[in-house]
Amino acid sequence: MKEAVLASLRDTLMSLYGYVPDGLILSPPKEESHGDYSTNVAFLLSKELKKDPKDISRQIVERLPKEGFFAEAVNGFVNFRLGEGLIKGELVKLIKEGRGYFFKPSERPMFLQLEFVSANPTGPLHVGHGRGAVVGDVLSRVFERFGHSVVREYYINDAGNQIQMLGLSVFYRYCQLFGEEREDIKKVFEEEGYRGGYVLRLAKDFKVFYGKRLLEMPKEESIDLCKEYAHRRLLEDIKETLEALGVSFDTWFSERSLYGRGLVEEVIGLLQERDLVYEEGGALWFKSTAFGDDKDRVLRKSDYSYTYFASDIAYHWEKYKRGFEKVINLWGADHHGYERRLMGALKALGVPEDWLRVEFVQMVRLLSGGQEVRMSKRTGEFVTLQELLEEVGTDAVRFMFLTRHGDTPLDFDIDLVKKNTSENPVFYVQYAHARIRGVIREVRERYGLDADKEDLTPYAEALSAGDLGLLKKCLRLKDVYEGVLQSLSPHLIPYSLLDLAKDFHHYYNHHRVMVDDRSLMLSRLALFKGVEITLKTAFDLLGIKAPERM
RNA sequence: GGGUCCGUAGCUCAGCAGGACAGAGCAAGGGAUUUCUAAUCCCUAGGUCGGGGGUUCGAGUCCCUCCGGACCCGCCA
Repeated sequence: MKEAVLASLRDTLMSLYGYVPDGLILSPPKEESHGDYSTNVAFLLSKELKKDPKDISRQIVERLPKEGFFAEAVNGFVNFRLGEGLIKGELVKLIKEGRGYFFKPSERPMFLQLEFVSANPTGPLHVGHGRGAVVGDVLSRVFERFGHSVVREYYINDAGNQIQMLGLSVFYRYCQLFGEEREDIKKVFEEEGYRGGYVLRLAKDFKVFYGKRLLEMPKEESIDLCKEYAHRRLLEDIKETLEALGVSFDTWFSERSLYGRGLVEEVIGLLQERDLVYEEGGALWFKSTAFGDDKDRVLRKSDYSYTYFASDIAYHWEKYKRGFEKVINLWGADHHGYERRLMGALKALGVPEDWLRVEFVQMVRLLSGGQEVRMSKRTGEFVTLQELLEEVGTDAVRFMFLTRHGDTPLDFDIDLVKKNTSENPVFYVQYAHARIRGVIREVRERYGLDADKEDLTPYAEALSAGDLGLLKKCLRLKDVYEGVLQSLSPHLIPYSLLDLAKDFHHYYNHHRVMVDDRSLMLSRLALFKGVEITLKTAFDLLGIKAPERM
């Protein structure tokens, strides 16, 4: 539809001026009375041609072959209005092709990876992780619809200090269960340990499995045992929560495996060859300042253990070697300072600059009763993602997480989402679908006509001009999905959906499907079918249910 | 001190790579119910787009600066 207009615009420009200027935009104008699409091309050309944009736009309009659409020159803009025939033809295509209507397979399908969530298995997922999970999941789905091949990966930080601290915390609690205050680890526990209730539960598991035996073993061994069990167990919990959220991963990549395969040493060796590494104060440093970082960063600590940074370089080097054409990382906003040094290291290794793209997901503030619910892993006082899911349901959580651009903080009002009223956008949107299904059920009962099986496409022709506004809202989703892919902004989907639902509810209140005029009824049924397909397609993408009734 | 994001209607926010008179939801006020589900719809009111400068034919959008807010800046991960 848009392509047809764009193509004939390009042809016209070629024949008039011999080229198509850069920055040509063909987009729906804000103001609907200006038509379906509008272009700025006359303004662009006026500079080069040194002519009044109004004259240029008139010249273009004169020359345009207006097949199926109308064009008009207003104030230097060229406005296009799609002909009724063209729009009705799109409804026919939409009904015939179903979901596929919205996604033109990419001419260059990519093999890409999305890495997201990747929360340390040192505690339950919190609400912010959930947001990253949903954004990553929906982005993956959009890429897949367009024919790309996506690997969803979760990076497990199972090496290093945090996991160690988890083991220590569990062991400390375990000892307490036997009435022993371990003075030797008390200080560390109080300063850096994990104190959530889940740590105590894990300790109780140990008491059941091992009895007193851990007390008699060397401390290091006991902590090791705790560490191994605890992080595996927590990872299982994380998987369960993600499943409840409707998010699944293709690969779970272990940080430890990088060491097992010698990749950390390999990558440091490569950086050494490039003379980007030096020793100071017993530690090994990477010259990240050479890549715009504000200070150099440690790769290997003076105790000879490697930093998270070192293994992360190895991790991304491993991804690169796995052959992904593009990698998108979704990170929590607290990592933004980290991007530059990682990018620097990758550049040093000869990885193309646009290979990795990092998108940030900002924090979620939970509100309940107008009060902020604080989240803190250390004190253990927080609402987990699991709890939120149980409280308000998967659909509400997924939808609300997508209503804002990922890189801006989100307020999540628990009370609002629990209300089953129009204030709650999830219900508003789903209700539109339920209403359509209700009509289809009723039509089947009253007229014995099954709109799910009947070919309704011949009746698209009978739609009135007034019906086309709603239809156009459906068709617009096609452009929206392309926009989502381009800007990696899934929040555009809920917005268009709310807009469509609004138009639908309006239509529903002003037009009846079951009327005496049979061809009118069938044409409206065709329109509803189109809206249903559009909603269902979007719901699938967002991972929310398309209810038959509510 | 440095970085990321944000400042648009009373509140929560859209505004896609600059474009035509600044949009939506909620809240407020008024109205619609012999209906295919009122969990809906219609109408009204409400904004010097944080301030200032610049680039441009044109700036909420880009650049600079100032003010205000959130988060971050470890030989943690």
